[in-house]
Amino acid sequence: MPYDATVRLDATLDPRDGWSAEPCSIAASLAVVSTRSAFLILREAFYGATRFDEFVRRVGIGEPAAAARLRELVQHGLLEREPYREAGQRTRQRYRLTAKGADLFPALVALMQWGDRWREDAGGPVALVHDGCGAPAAVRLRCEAGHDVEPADLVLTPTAAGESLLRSRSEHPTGGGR
Amino acid sequence: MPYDATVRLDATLDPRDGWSAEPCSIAASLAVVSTRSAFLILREAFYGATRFDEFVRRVGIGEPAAAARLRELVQHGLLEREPYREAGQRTRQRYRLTAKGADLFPALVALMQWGDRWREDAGGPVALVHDGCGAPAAVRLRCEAGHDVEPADLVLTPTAAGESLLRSRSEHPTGGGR
DNA sequence: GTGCTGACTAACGTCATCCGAAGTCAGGTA
DNA sequence: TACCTGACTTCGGATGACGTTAGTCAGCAC
Repeated sequence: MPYDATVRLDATLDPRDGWSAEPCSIAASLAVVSTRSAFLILREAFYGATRFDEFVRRVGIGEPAAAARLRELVQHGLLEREPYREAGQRTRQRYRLTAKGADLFPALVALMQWGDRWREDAGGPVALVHDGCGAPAAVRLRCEAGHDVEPADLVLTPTAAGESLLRSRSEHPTGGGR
Repeated sequence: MPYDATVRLDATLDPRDGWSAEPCSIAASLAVVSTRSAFLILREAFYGATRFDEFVRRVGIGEPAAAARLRELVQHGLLEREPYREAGQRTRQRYRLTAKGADLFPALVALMQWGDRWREDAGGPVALVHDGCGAPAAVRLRCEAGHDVEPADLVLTPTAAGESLLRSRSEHPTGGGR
């Protein structure tokens, strides 16, 4: 007997065919980090990689792919290039996470956590532990009042920004897509 | 002035070039939902879509893409096909989230949340609200002892499963010194 | 039977992604 | 000056993700 894992829709959203999810923030995020290599480059950035050849070696991708992905991530403001120089070396560039890039960390952790839980082989090779207390860390879904919530406890409602977007869309139906 | 958004590495992981992140659970997860359309199909599943043409219409993708993605998601156990029949209609298939698929919800929410926060235009059209108390819901990074944590509060450590994986890798180092 | 509809599959072309190999470029070292 | 190295770029080619258009197939309504 399947349980309900879906979210409820607010009354104003209810005829689901009346609005398009095209300006959806999930899609917007995927426009920035659409590819596997972008995710893995961010993973290595969180693990402390900063230099071009570190990304190439540790992610296990080719230099052209790394260059393309790094350029995109810089353009989108997730990483920033910063000149640096080691003793006896010329000035080079390194890549560091911006606040915007760092803020994607929960998404990465959520993917890691899901992989740990559901992959068929042994489980994940590494885990994140809170340095202060030694307890494992994870992402949890909570409301701002502090309750742990499940999908079924949630309602999807339009935001102030969404009100106008959604209304203007429903006037000429058949949501477009890409 | 850049702050530190990186995670610390456990002593046994410290020469970062000594181990490969290849069996990484992030990469394992991306092997299952690598594409934009897979994410968006899951989004619609959480919004309550179950039928083939709902996914096609609401995600805004072509039928072949929808069929391919749905087949993969069923193969990987995130969705399951279930026959159903409406009055005066013949038996059809519908797609429902399994526990494994439902467990990806935090990752979707994390992406949505990041998009809401950082996208350049207005912000997200919709938000998730806790039905019980009316407060907005979000994913947060916490340890099991209940502390909210930031990347800089975390240490990456090998798991029991990882110990052997990582050790066997470090015996024949791949491109260590070059 | 014929038509209709929802759920697909097949064929085709395009664009993105990625690898490998090779080339470029800047600036420090010998 | 010639060489070396890290950080790229360029080129060729394979694979995969999609869109569009055009079918197929099952079964209810007529």
